[in-house]
Amino acid sequence: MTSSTTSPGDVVDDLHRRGLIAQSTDETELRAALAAGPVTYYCGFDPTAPSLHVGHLLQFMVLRALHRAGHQPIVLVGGATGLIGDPRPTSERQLNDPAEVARWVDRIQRRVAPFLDLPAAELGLRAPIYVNNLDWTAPLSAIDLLRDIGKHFRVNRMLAKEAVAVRLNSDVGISYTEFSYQILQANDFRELHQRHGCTLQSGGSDQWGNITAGVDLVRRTDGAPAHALATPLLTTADGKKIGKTEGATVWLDPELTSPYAFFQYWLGIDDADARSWAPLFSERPADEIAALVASSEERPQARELQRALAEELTRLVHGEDELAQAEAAGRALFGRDDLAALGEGALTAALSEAGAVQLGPDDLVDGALPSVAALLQRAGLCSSLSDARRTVKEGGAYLNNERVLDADTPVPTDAGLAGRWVVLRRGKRAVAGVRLPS
RNA sequence: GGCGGGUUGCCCGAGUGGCCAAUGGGAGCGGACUGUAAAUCCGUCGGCUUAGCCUACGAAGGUUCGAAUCCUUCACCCGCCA
Repeated sequence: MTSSTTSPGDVVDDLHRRGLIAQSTDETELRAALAAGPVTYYCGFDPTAPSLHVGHLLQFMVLRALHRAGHQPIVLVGGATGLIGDPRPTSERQLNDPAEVARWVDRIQRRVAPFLDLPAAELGLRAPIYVNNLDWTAPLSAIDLLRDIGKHFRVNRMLAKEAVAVRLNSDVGISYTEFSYQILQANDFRELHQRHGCTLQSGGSDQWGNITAGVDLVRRTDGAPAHALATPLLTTADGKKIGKTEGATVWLDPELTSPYAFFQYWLGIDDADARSWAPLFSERPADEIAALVASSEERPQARELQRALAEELTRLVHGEDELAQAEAAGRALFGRDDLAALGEGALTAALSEAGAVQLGPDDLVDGALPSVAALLQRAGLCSSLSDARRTVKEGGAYLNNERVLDADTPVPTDAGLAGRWVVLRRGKRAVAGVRLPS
């Protein structure tokens, strides 16, 4: 761990330095509250998929920074709010099946705990509290909701929230369901205030309206001061969302995005993004980050900054062992070394990180191996046979690092490297292994 | 409840009976150039047993030799009026 604990009050300076604060409620009050002693704070995540993704990671950087400064974190997973749907600017959300949302809640909670628990145990910090807002939202009757909570909301203020206003001004409009979302999130804050004395909520800037709705509700109903922090909305230098690659999301769950792919994602981000994101995502001291940024400007081809981020974040999300394997796999597959020179152990380790498929005797047709196109599809590098044929036609398919010219010829039986592995590649970066039947 | 407008491929958006698997842009993917970066240029971009066939233009029917395009019904969205 390169990180160290900060004092309870200085954490705001540290967050500012790292660019993690886009907006906050009255900062003087917030600083005073944080300096006065441990503050209980929370951040919520809605289960809209089986896993959180790289974009959510930023919230954990904030959670960790405050935690390290001695404050008490609460991580909320929105089992209730996930059933309702936070209004997106573009369109109404499709409602997800409650049983599925419940499964996602479980899965997310299990994955995310280590991000905070490890330092807690090592550094003697407060153990994080994990909650699910379904616990208090499900029992709430319509009458209770409307009498006890609804009465504190003015519709004109609700309409003014940006998330709502954008939708009202678009031709998709907004359902009453999504319109009500802010009430539920506000109620979460109040509930956590009452249960745990929580007085600070952090989240993404896009959540600002919901967060301040909660701040207002806590102040109004409990007469207590409440604070809020929002992180900037991160986009890549060319304006895209963070954490998308090859058309797919980079998930935090290793079953959805392998540690190898996760590591490669960070290694491949462009220079401009690496420089602007480094302070946000790295917990290294400011001078170390500055040195890395400087080296990235002088010797961009060394990719030191990308590598530092890849290492730090893969360690955080997947742990030390997975990091070591992801790095080794990258070296093996992207190294200049001849593939044929690699031993079976190295190949097996590298390919199982990158993605590997085992062929059985049934895959042989009259004793011949399947075609290159079939294997590309089988290995998940191409979505269909048509896609695979197209890729070959475009010159983007490689078998054991040699460009394939004919999609439909069977893979030669002598193509197997050590351990009967065949290395398939699509384009420059997408690699997968196929193990031939013996 | 009435009237009007809308629903096209991942997204935006053309197309108002055959020349439409559907113009154009964006995203994605591949190639060249590089540094596993960006920018740029070129190619590609529903599926398949790949020069042929299948499935597609909100859903279901209908008219026609032939429909994304015309008709009917339904669903959903937007706006105006009540």
